[in-house]
Amino acid sequence: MAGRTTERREQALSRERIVAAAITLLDADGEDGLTFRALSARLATGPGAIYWHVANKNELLVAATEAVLAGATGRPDAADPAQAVRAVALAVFDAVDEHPWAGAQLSRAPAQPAMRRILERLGQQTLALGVPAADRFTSASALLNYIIGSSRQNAANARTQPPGGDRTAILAAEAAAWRTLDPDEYPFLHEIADQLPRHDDRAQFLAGVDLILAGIARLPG
Amino acid sequence: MAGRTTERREQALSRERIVAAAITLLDADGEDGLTFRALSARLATGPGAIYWHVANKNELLVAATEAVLAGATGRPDAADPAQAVRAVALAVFDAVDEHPWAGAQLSRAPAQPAMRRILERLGQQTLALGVPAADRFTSASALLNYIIGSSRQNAANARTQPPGGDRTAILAAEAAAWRTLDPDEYPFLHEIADQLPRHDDRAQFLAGVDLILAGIARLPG
DNA sequence: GCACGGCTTGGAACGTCGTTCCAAGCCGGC
DNA sequence: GCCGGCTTGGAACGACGTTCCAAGCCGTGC
Repeated sequence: MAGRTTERREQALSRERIVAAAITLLDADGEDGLTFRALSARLATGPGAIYWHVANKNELLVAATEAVLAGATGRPDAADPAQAVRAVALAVFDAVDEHPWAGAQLSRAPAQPAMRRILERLGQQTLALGVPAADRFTSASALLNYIIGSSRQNAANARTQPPGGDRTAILAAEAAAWRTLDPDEYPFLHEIADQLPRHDDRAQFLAGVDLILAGIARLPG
Repeated sequence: MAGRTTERREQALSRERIVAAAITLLDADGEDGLTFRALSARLATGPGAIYWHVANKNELLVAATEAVLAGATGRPDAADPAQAVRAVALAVFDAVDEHPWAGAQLSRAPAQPAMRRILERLGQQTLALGVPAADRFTSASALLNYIIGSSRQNAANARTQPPGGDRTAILAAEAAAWRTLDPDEYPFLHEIADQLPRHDDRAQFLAGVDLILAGIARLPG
């Protein structure tokens, strides 16, 4: 270990390369997997070099979230505005399902570009749906909050279970916990305990979108 | 500083006192305010003593969230089931608004007792609303996800601004940012930019609940 | 009245994190 | 060919969650 070898790396450090590496780490080991030390190791450099391109860890998270959700806000390209809303909703749901850390980040900091684009897409569809001007902001916000909230919650649930396919086992355990509760105090949980282990998260999410769409359709009268 | 003075404290350390102190710290300085060192100082003890009563920081957060949301899931005591749903929704919204860290915690870990109670209350009202059995789980879940997601998002927004009353200033800045976007790509954000600084978060949240309730009312046909 | 032993305390220490600092190396322009 | 700004990356700082353990307190059995 004599002299420092700072010869120009064959691929220079850049913001894009750093964000890409961060996404790899986040996908592999979750939110705790993103560390400036792990990032340094993967990029074969030191923490200081990374700080030259990125202000801090939060900026890195925002950039990674933005990159991951960029695809989810493409053109609506559906004739039916209700179908366009469903398409946006599912795109966000699937993106967050694949990158749970992005969902957490989305609901942590407000006014992110990705959020603006989603709200814009939803708002455009409320116009196409014939929602009165006075109700468009509220309708689009309700859709946005439901979509982000449900996607995040679903991702948080999925993160609880190890990568193995024992989703059913975990849900069965939760259903069993429900059945041990006092039936007089928790009649509803007892009623739906059977449905819990075999319900489809994605379909249920979409059904919720349809509930809001049905409520919106009722607006003008 | 001679001998150790471990004389029995006038009020013994206990799980309840620890959780209460944790809530104080969380309310004062946000999520980062809860530290085992700060907690030790406030309780005039050391970190080790706290670990005797509490397994780890996460358990402490769960207990604090549970304590703070206990009041939000009281008896529905409203004749109209729709009004009961609104009451539960507003109780959660207000509790999370007052304790933003609780909202973050709620959507982090699934299967918390508070979540079960809220889902139970909502489910009971779907029964009273005459929702068909096959749709109750989905309806209650949609309400739950919307309520938690919106409350959390609202709290995250509120946390951005300093305690001073410049909420309007921040929203005005965001509206200004919207107006700098390309009007062809973001027509909706331009349209609603005027409404942003003067809209009522709580009223808009409630309007979203009503949208879902309207959708639910349409279910049987 | 006194020793014993489990319950409780709280300070010290470990490893890791985000972040800052800075000496050193590289390279384009004079 | 040297100079000065752009980059690099290793060392160090302070704070965190957590673990460990010596010490003190107090109820129990004699």
